[in-house]
Amino acid sequence: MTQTDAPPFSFALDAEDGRARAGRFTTDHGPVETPIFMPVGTAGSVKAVSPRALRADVRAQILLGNTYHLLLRPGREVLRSAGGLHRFMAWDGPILTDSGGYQVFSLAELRDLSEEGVRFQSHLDGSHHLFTPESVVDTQRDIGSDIMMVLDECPPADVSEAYARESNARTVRWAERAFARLRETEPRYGHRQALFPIVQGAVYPAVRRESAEALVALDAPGYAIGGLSVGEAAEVMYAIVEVCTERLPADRPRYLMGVGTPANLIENVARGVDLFDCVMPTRNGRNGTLFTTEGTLNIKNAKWKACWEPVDPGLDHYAAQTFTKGYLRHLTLANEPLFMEIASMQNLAFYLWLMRAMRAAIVAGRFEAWRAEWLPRVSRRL
RNA sequence: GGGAGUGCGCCGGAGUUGGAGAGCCGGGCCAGACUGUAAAUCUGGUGUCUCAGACUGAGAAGGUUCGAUUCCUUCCACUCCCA
Repeated sequence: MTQTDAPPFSFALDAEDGRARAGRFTTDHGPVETPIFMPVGTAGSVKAVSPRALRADVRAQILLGNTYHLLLRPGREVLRSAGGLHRFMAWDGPILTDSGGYQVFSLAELRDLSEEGVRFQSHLDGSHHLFTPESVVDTQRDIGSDIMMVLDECPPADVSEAYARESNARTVRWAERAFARLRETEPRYGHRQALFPIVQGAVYPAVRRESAEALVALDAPGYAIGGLSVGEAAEVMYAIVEVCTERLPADRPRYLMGVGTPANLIENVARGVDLFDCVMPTRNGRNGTLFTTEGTLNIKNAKWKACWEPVDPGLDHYAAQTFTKGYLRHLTLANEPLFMEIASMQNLAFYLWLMRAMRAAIVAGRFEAWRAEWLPRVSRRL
């Protein structure tokens, strides 16, 4: 029987190269080698990709789910009845769940923010729900994610410094309440659950520093950086990430939420980030954008009409080697569901390959050389 | 062979029963967007040109009229009915 009151995991660094780190941590659902990318499986599935393909083809190590979406559907009762999200979705690897903080931002018209929490109207049926730091921990106990996230507010890029400070102060108070709730409650399914707080502060270094310093006092097993890639310039994001990673403890994983493009991943690993998630490989893939080891392309473009080269010869998985660009262009124009599966698999496999390649370069002590070679390559528009 | 009907955009449909169509709705096609997923979605373009503007355009050619996609004549194509 697992000791559910033991620390959920410890993070160990295998190598550092400049600010880039190669590390590992082990959850009760298995190990995660960092830096890593987490495919997004918002509502209990990575859209169009089976768990088996996530393991074998994509080589995913950890997935992301979403508390807001899972709470609305299927709901806490069903999740408890299923024995938690892992069993529900037939994924026995680690899972991290976002708190719904992002939905506070993206569904702004449907919410009402206060100190207590966020009052939300469901985007599905208009029903009213109250999200508090405590209720979000409770829901994630029902979900059974290996890593839970605190409820936060993710403000847009263009907020004033005064608002960013006020908003972040509330997010910090919410984090303190979430950790108090964590200590008052038990995991349901016999495996341990970590809780990560989220650094906010928009594009203001001073607010980011205040945020990081306040959250370090919580002695959390890992820390997230939120509120980026919400419309600010990439250089601004990189500068803010640096401000955050400088102040977060070196012996804890750092998770940059919602990022990003292949270039964003490289640049942020270079700045000391260990975990990423983003809908880009899956959503953009379904919409026709393919990420490959040669660069990024829009498979719908007429120039691929009679191209009989494999999707990505440089990538070692079934779909990349088997299907041609001309065939995939046909599949997407014909609205064939198979396209979504192949495109999602290719993009995720590429993202995971990118992370493994960076890890290997860090371990080998040649990350800068690797970055100089690959950043231009993967940024190319084909 | 006789009769009736219909013809404009890449395709399908609608509309214009004499008063300014580069022009309605679908689809197709061509691009673009998408960063902790209200997204198999969304946006734009799709006659020509010396392209912030202009020109041409309702099967073809003529005619009537101040004015024609609309009315008339001939021709062409297609559809249906009769032989």
